[in-house]
Amino acid sequence: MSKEHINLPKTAFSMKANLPVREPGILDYWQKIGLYKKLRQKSKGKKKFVLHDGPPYANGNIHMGTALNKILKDIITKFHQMDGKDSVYVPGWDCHGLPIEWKIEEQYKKNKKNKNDVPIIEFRKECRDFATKWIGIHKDQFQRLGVIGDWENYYSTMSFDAEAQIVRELGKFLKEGSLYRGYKPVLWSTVEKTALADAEVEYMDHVSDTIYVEFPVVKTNFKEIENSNVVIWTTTPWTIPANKALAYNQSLTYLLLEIDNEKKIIIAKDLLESFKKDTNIENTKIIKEFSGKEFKGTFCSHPFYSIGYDYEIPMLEARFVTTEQGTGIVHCAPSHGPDDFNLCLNNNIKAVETVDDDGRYTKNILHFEGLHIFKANSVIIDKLKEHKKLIANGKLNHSYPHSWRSKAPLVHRATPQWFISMESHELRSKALKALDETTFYPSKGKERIKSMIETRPDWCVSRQRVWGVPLPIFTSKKDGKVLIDDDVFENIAQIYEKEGSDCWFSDDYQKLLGNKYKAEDFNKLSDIVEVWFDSGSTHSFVLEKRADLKWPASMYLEGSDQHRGWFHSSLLESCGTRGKAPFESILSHGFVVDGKGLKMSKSQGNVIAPEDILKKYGADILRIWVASSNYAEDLRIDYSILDQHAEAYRKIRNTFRFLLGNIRDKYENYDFDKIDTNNLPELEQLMLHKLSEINEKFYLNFKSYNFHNLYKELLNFCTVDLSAFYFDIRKDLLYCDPIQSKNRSDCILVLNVILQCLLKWFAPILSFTTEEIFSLIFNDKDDSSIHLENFAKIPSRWRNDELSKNWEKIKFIRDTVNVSIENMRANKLIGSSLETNISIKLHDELFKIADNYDFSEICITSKASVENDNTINDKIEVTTSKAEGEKCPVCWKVSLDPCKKHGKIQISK
RNA sequence: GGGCCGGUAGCUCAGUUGGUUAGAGCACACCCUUGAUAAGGGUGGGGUCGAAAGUUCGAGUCUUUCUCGGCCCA
Repeated sequence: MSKEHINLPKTAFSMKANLPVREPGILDYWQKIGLYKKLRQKSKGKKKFVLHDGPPYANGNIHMGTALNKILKDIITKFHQMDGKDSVYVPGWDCHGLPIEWKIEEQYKKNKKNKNDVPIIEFRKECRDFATKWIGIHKDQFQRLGVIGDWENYYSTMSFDAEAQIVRELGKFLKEGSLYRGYKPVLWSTVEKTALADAEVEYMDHVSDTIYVEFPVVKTNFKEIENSNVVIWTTTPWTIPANKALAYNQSLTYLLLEIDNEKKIIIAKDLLESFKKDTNIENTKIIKEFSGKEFKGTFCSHPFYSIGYDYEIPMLEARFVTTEQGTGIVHCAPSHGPDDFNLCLNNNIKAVETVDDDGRYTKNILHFEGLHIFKANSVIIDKLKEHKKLIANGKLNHSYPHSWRSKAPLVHRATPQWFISMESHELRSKALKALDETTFYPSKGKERIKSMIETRPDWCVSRQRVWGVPLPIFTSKKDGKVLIDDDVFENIAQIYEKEGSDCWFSDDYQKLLGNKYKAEDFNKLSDIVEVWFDSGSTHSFVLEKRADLKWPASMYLEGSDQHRGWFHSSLLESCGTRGKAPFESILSHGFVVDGKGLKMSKSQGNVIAPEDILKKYGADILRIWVASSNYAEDLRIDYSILDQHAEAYRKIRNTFRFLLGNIRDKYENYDFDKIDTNNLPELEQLMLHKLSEINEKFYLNFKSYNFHNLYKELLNFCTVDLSAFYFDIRKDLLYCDPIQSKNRSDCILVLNVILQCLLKWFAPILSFTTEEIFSLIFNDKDDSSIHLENFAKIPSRWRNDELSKNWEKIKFIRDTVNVSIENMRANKLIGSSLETNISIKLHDELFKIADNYDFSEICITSKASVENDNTINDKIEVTTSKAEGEKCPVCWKVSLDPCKKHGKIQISK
């Protein structure tokens, strides 16, 4: 049979996508035409949309979480760009901090090099090089995902500009007075005289002294425990002089005991047996059993009350108190334990410096000043005995933190740290107000961050490390006062801008002070700024400093963990220095979990790397996964989920293929406003109506960042409205009618329109595939890109609700016909629907609408009749019969008469 | 352990202020087509809405408890 009489689709757009191979070529193309620059040129002067990039840490390969984050950012950036804005995306990296220091130290370890032998500046250079290397790797990995941005002029927290601006920002806090010196316990090695990070700690067995100590109750609301003694147990007797509070748990049950017929003590009920065993006290009498709640408002006195420790010791409620060991009441020294510190802080008891760098008591410890804490236990125990406050003492072998380098036991020691006050300058209330003015997607994010801001303690911004921006603080040798002078901060900043912050570590720091002050009069602080302050300041050295951006950003977008991270630190930094948030909106997304909803971990073996997906499926499939998932919750991924999306991709790709095939890759750009819709067949009008309807939903979903609904609408349009309906019906017309016929031309027009709309709608998601199609139909323009286009403006007059309503009825009739045909097919009476004739009987209501339509066209049968009959039981009755006669070789309709359209066409020419 | 968030067909998601027999697409099964062909079409099966209790004439939707999972904190 010759196919020359019919117009079969023909296109260069292959069915097979082969994305892993094809996509890199498209990346090269974007590089070649300088797409990012073109975008900026094209949208110069347009309203700006700035999605400010939260900087990932420049270390290690990207994982699914990072890929999700970047793709989501890219999708949103592209949506706004195609919506007619100047949508700028500048990627950035977080570079300072411990993990990189750690990596360099690991390398030293391998090469048997000692960190202390390496000059700080040299060490910092290695850190800088390390971060630079990873930025390069990340850049390639992010671009491979299809992310368009200013990859040439990215920002980093270690750039000289950034380091300089961070100094200026700190200067603002210092000048204002909200940055103050306080004390906070850190893990400290008295041997190396340095603080250690968690990662530098080794846990090893250690024999500690243990003591049971009494604290006399001096004030209480609970009469029964007056004149009794609260008993604590501790493995660090040397911290007793630093005691400031006692902690109990209100959900525990406590006992008031009389021991040895002489004194009353209090311990937790569950610990009575172990207490008796440890102390060898046999003679115990339970006087009273009571709930921990009764302790509220109780105060004790210090065991060393009579030698100057004459302050009240409040009893505080704390959940960390358990009955695992001890007495169920915990001795709290805010200078010597993180739990103690936090509990006391929340109750307005501040930590002070009780032990110096060497491990000796400071002047704040009456009676014991100068004593080394590792020699203090026996002294303290003797003193407790002397004051009759010691019930028992012993030894305990337990796991204890040690320095990984010197193997020396570590202690928690309050060290001078620098804090930004939440209260002194109303930072907390400013931040809360700023949150009220911020739009959150999803909205639940607002409450999450608000409750954190409401309860957080002052912000500790100092770290005893070297890879970071040095805290620009000088203290007077004379009186210890902090030097606060704008000229000095600005001088330091300007030096950093030229040469970076390394110079802070040089011995000669006169240069930093400028001419106003003499270096010999000041001590230079050696702390660096914690990295959250770095990244919290990006708005100041990126958004404010760059002409192509704007402050505040239109949006910050990160994983939901960043409510405590970057969202949080940026908010505080900006509210502290500018009184406002650096963002207008915040979008937070959930975490990537496996197909069962469990978190990915190496040990579980359920990790999927972006690289694996790119190799197997390509970036567009990954982008579909992002777009189709509900980011407000955790996002599940596994290979079966990806397979499903790959399947959907094929459906979309074939929809495009059908469109392209029928226009023969010759796209014609119709002016939508000039299309005479009234002159089109109803089916074509209906499709234009559909486009306008989808367009409306599209914008609704886009404006609320509901991409999974938006994608679903588009996919359903492809499968339900196009593939199974419009295309299926119009195939006959497209293949068999003369090229010049009006109906066929009208259909081709609509196919062009659909192609344009679909291509643009899908472009932010299917960035590669839409570009592939775009380059195919615009092969004459050699530097164009779909990403330089705007969304099509759909004329409101395409909307035709009445027509749509009628066609809902017609589709209902079509469905009923299909059931009838299927019945014939199941009985093996027919195969194709074209082998049938149908006769449709309708009640008035349906008949009024259906009368004027050709149901052989709509239902793809050979003949169809419609008649009005109100006597039938249902409102519709369809009779299907086998079509008799000959099959037209062109349109395949079966009829006894010659084909109405094609008559008797000669089969061979 | 605490705070917050979540659990609707195998999968991705809809389900207005509580109101008929809980929806869509994909996947699956069967059939058709061979003029979108490693495509396309049709029909169909599938859910005790995480579990239990409660409020109500009525609960996927409101309350409580439990359970599983995630994030943050300890």
